[in-house]
Amino acid sequence: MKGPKTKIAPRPRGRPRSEHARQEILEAAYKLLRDKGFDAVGSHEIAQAAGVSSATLYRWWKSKEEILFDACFERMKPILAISETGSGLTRLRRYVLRATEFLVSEEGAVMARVLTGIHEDKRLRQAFLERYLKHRHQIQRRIVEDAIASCELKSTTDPELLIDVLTGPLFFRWLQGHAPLDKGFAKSILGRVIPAFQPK
Amino acid sequence: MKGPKTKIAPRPRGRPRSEHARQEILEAAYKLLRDKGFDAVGSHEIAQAAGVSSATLYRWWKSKEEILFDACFERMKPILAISETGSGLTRLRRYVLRATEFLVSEEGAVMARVLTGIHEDKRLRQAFLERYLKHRHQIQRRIVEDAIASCELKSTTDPELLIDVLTGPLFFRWLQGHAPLDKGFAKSILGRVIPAFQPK
DNA sequence: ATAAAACGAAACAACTATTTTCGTAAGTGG
DNA sequence: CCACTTACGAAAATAGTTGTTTCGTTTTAT
Repeated sequence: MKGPKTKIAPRPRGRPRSEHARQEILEAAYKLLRDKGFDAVGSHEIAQAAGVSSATLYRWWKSKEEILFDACFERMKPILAISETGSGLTRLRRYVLRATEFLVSEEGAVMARVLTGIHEDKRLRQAFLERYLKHRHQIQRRIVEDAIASCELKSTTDPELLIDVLTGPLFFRWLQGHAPLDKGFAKSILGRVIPAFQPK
Repeated sequence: MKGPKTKIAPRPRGRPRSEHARQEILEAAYKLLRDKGFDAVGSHEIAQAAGVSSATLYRWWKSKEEILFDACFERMKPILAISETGSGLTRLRRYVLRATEFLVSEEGAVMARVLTGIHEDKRLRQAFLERYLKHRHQIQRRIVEDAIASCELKSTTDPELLIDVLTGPLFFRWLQGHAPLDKGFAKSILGRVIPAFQPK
């Protein structure tokens, strides 16, 4: 071995990347995303709002889409990192209520807009699946499996099915806007659907 | 009255609009929409594929989006005009299965892509609601209300809720692609959800 | 000090949607 | 057939994007 720093900080030679600029870019991108939507944000617009050159954008990101994408996840990190306690069924109910609140909130709306906005881009869709959906799905699945294990739900319950039946309608209403998306709706879903999966 | 034709054909003065061109434009737009997605279709591209001048496009449509929009509905007309017979509950089950087939089909995928593609445009979203969603919703509602009236479903059933719980998960899976969207999934939903709304 | 690497400013070419111009074609009313 | 009205195609013009590059400057490690 060459020294103590070899493993921790093989720092490159020249001027280090500006962390401040990175944060400004992601912050500006998020705000533009929130105000104008995924497709309506321009690259120069991001640069200007962040007080940064266009060249800096493309030195670190492959495309405008990836910037918006990263900006979204950067912002969601603290929001999505909430752990729940209680029985499986209690957590399941709370999860659905929280998901509703999230979808109605500013951040949730942004997230949903990103989901719809990236749909035509295969690479971004895959990345979204890896970076967000898989993790959420894992959490949801664990909750349902706990509820099954504690006999709060039938042993024949298909976790995928239950999750989709509970959360699909939420997103559906968000997207179509044909009917109100609120806590009352979430409770109605829970009240009707959960009993269908409970032991007799 | 002035004559028999007065009500039927107050034909305008000059050269009539080319119906042939209109059809070519909508056909070309639909095919490009199917192949490339809502955002990736160019206006010149549509004009060229239809063998038409760009000016002709904008003489009759306000924007590229409206062309794609009309193209979509022109194509869906024959597909969506299917009437069902049988009891309310039978029709409801059949409706969900058909909706699944539709979403998996080429035309349904195009329709869903349009729905996601127009989401940031308030005017198009409103038009989509008027021209498509309201009509479908009316059909769905009638089916559920028939089933309630014939006591196949509880009298306390909220039609909006039932419809969203049945169809929301379908669209959710289509969009996220996290799990297969097939007839088996549709049947699972029906098998779990419908009993929760049936009288004891 | 010197080299490495990031930075800002600005310009680049290529593309997009949309509008305009202009000459021609297809209809109607006389 | 003539005058008139309107649509059409071809093409250019307009206005606005986009990703990418150049160049001189600034920051940092050695």
